[in-house]
Amino acid sequence: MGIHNADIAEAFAEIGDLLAIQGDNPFRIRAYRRASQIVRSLPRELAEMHDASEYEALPGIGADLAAKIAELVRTGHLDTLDALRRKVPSGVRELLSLPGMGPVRVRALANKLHVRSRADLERAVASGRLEKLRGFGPALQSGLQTALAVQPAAGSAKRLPLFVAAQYAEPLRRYLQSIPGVARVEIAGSYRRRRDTVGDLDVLLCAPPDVNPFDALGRYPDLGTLSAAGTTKASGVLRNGLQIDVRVVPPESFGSALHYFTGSRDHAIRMRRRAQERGLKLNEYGLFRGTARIAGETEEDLYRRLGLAWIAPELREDRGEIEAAEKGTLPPLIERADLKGDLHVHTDASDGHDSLEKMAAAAREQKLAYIAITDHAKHLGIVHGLDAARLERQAAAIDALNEKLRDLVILKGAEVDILEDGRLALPDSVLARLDVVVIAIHGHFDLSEAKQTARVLRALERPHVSILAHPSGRLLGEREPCALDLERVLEAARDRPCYLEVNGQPARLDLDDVHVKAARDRGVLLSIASDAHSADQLANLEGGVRQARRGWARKEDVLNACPLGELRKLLRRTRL
DNA sequence: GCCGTTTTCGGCCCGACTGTTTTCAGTCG
Repeated sequence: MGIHNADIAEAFAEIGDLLAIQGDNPFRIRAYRRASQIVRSLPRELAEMHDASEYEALPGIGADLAAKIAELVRTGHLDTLDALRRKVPSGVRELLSLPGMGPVRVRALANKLHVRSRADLERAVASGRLEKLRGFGPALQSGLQTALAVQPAAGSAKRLPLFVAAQYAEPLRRYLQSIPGVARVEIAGSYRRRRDTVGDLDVLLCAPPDVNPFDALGRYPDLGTLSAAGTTKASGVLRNGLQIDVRVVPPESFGSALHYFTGSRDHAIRMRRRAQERGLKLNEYGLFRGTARIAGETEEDLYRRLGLAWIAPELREDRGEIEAAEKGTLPPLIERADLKGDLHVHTDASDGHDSLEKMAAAAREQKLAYIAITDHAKHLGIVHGLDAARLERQAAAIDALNEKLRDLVILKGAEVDILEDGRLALPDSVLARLDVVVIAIHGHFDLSEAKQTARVLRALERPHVSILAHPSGRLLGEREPCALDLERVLEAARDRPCYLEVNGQPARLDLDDVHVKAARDRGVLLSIASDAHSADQLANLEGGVRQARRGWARKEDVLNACPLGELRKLLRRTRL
């Protein structure tokens, strides 16, 4: 209800675009765009902060923008934005998304040819009126014509889930690695930062100056088009539509290039500014004092020469990591080897593919000390869900298997549906006999935020709840997160207590990074889970760990990084 | 519009590539 951070972020982004089209001060424009990004990635809803002075404490938000946030929260709109919209016709802004179209050319179109929409532009191109305009040559015009015909009107740039991008990135990496003379290949960008989605592939090649790998790149079977290729930089599009940008750098620059192309953009900008403050210059070729390169071969050197500890790529989002690196307070991030168990695992008793025995064997191969079998509980809509009697039989089978196993303990659990009204799909008397009760939403994703939040909070009041699984219900590229006030859910989880899952299924990665950090900051422990439905899917734990790392999680923040004895204590604390 | 180890004005990251230029502006990442 009310205004969300995403609305505020969009308002600032729109102001930035409209100011750019008007030819306003570029630094003012940047301030709005930066504020938009900052607001978008905040875990707390600005509308719920009671003291508006808190706005000004945010980096990049000064007195003016704080007042604008307050105005948006109070009134739902913004005078500045309304005024700009009156000056710049709607439809002009979306011209910015066309290739080769920046603020200068968009302004020329609007002012000189009265183009105020994509349709106007199409007509202007067709009638040849663009030719009179300075800066609109034949190449640009034909590019526009293609884009207008092909590109869908809105929301064109589609990001791929990380695991889908990996299916294209890894073969490309192997191909490039095989080119003679290429010493090293790294996929940088958001792929290296392990963001949950990837917009393009930033590929870095290490090769001496006499090697030109772009001929070979042009012959890559999955390549669609190679749109630009200079001596050190090429870009193109794979057949599946994924944009790739390839850069070639010499070994002495590899670290600085890797740093720059790993990003994020904001992190890299902060680093360059930091260099500048010290009388140095940082670019993709190295860190320079005058013309002398003082670092560049490795990232570690670069950070050290700027007075910082090396920062893991997962943290490079300009969310406080540079300050932490300066103070020496970067968190020692959780690693896969820290996980002692997995508390969300299915078998063929419900919708999994493999038997209890096979899942246990796979868990031992993954070097886990314990797993919880959490098959779906029976209720309408869940196929093969377990009722009380079948849970009883599974418990007996687990007891028997535990007798035989020496290095793995199997805990008894269930994944229980949260019904539409917040009740659970199994009675408390049945849940009381389990070691681990995982609860989750599996339907009615489209309730209002008020109803969805009340539903989950009510479920958390039940006496035998250990873990809230995949809290947002999102499926990357398929289903948006449901409207849920995660702030209130986190507070309820902290006070209760119970734990929140970081689901490692590649299409879920739920909680997201921002809410992992919010949970961590509140002291709510995380359960990094595979949600495996087959033996090989226990490997999902790796993806969960990556996601947790992006949210600054240490092993102390993770429930299943505890040894079994400690885990049992923590699980008992959830019994009300 | 933000911000301060160049502190309340005067800066603000940096380079590659393209197209349209006759020396560089604009876009992009």
